[in-house]
Amino acid sequence: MGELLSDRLKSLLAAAAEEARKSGDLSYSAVPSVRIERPSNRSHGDFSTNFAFVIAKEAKLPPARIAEALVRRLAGRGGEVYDRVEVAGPGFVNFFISPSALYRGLSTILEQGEEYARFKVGEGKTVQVEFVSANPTGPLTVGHGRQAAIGDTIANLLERVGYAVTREYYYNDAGNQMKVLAVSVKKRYLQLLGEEIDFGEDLYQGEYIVDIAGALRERCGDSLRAEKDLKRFQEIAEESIFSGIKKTLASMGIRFDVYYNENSLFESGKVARVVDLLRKAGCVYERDGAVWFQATRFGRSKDRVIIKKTGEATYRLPDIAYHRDKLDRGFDIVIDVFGADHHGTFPDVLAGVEALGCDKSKIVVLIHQFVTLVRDGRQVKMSTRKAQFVTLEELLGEVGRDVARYFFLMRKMGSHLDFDLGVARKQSLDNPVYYLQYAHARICSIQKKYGERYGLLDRGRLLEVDLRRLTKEEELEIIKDLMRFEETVKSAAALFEPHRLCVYLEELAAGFHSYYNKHRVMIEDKGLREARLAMARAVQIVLKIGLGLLGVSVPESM
RNA sequence: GCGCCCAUAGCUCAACGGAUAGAGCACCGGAUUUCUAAUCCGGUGGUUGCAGGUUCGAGUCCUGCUGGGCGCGCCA
Repeated sequence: MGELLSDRLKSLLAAAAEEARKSGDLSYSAVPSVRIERPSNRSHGDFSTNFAFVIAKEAKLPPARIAEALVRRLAGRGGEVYDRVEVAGPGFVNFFISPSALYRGLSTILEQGEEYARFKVGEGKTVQVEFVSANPTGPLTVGHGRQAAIGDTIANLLERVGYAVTREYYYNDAGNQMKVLAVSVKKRYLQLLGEEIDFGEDLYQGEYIVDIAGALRERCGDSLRAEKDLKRFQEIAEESIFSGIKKTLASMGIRFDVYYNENSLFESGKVARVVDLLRKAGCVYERDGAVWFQATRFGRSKDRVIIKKTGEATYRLPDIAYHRDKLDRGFDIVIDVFGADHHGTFPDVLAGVEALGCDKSKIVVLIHQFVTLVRDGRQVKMSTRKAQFVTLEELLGEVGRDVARYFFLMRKMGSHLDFDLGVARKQSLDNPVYYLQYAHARICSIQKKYGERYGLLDRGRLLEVDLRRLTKEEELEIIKDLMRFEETVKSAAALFEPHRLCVYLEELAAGFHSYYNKHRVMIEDKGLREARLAMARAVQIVLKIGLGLLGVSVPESM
């Protein structure tokens, strides 16, 4: 079980084509990649294929003729899937799914419940998804929020289709930025103790530094006034900031399996090993006292310094070592989720990985564009340097986890995201999150009332319901929408595009809301009543799975 | 100057290279003695930024332009 209708059609089509070839009606050598698609126009059926166009040239026949030959052979043998197949337009073959196939599909949802739309296409292959990876120098920003939602949801989707997923956070708590952090905290601390201290512009300006300094004074009084060792300040700041970051992530419902410290790459000798290997490969040279990596040999426009003349590594070197390590750990797929500001740097890292002879094709880099917060039609300015940025924590406090996650996910990541705080705060149809949750809550309400009035139908009883009573156009449309869920999950996972799920769920919910306003579940006719309850139950299941994948809660009442 | 991303209805956005480009918002007009009106129904709204090209077929692919975002450190 679990075969998608489109897959079933594909094999039926392939068989028909093969038969046509054997009988001499068609001639082609290799079966091209056969595609079964969803026509946008309802009158074009539930599925269609462009097969005829694809082989028209080689077969030396007009597409319409090929389509006819196929339809002749498809006509009699799709009884369990479609009840009509026809040639349309210049050579499309359109399939019309039969009600019995729809009832079977609906029944599958009821049978499998929340295990529906779980696949094994990943075959247990391992995937690592790295995201957020913000260094502990300040609170997470709204931009990190988008990345967090995207990374976590992609991980959810991949798990759903059968991959073993590791969520990983990579961070660097060493180096110059941490020194700047320590100095920033120290100076704020001394200021709080009443000292006249010049706070330079190159230091971290955020209010959170003052907060950390305040907590420090609270705890240690003025005992650190003469503390020379910046380490103390750094440790305290890092601890405070990192626990804040983790708290923010937790309130978004995100847990990482691994926090990977960049420093460990130096300590374990993995960085040194990479330098060795690059040297042996003849991909590095020295100039001006620094060590350069010949990125230009791998299609990059510039060579890059990997070891400064001070002897310190630039960030690229541990990044290369880190990616090599990911591959060494045996992941079949390594996914990096980055913000648009990183688009210029990862190709250097990939070039480095390639220079090491690793298979960089296993690495998938997903770049998401920036988030703009909009309030009252105006852009809310953000800046990590200045004190006025809106943190992810603040945003979550304002709109809540469900809305935040959904808004971050509802647009494809290549687009800039306008996060409209006005809409996000609304609890009405303007807000898609409430729209979806409301559909779920409504069904829960129906079930409750149903139970009170007629007695509950448990799962076993629900499976015995005669679904053939669902004959209304709107009912068949809802079932067809339900049938699209599995392929939506599959494609959202395969393409790493969570927004497809959002688009789908809104369509499903719209169909249900519309149905709800037109037809009633609780009616005299017992058979029809039960069938409608079963259908509502299926919608509820799919909404719950779908929203669950997005990390959005499904309230039973609102 | 070079590189990456983006441009679709007044606004925010959808649309595996497929057929007549779809939603929501906004605007106009309607629906509830009924399982949740946080809902629904109808209407208005388009030369898919511009110019070429590839293709049986282009919003989608290629080239050039225009406009916007982001990068181009021995910062991360």
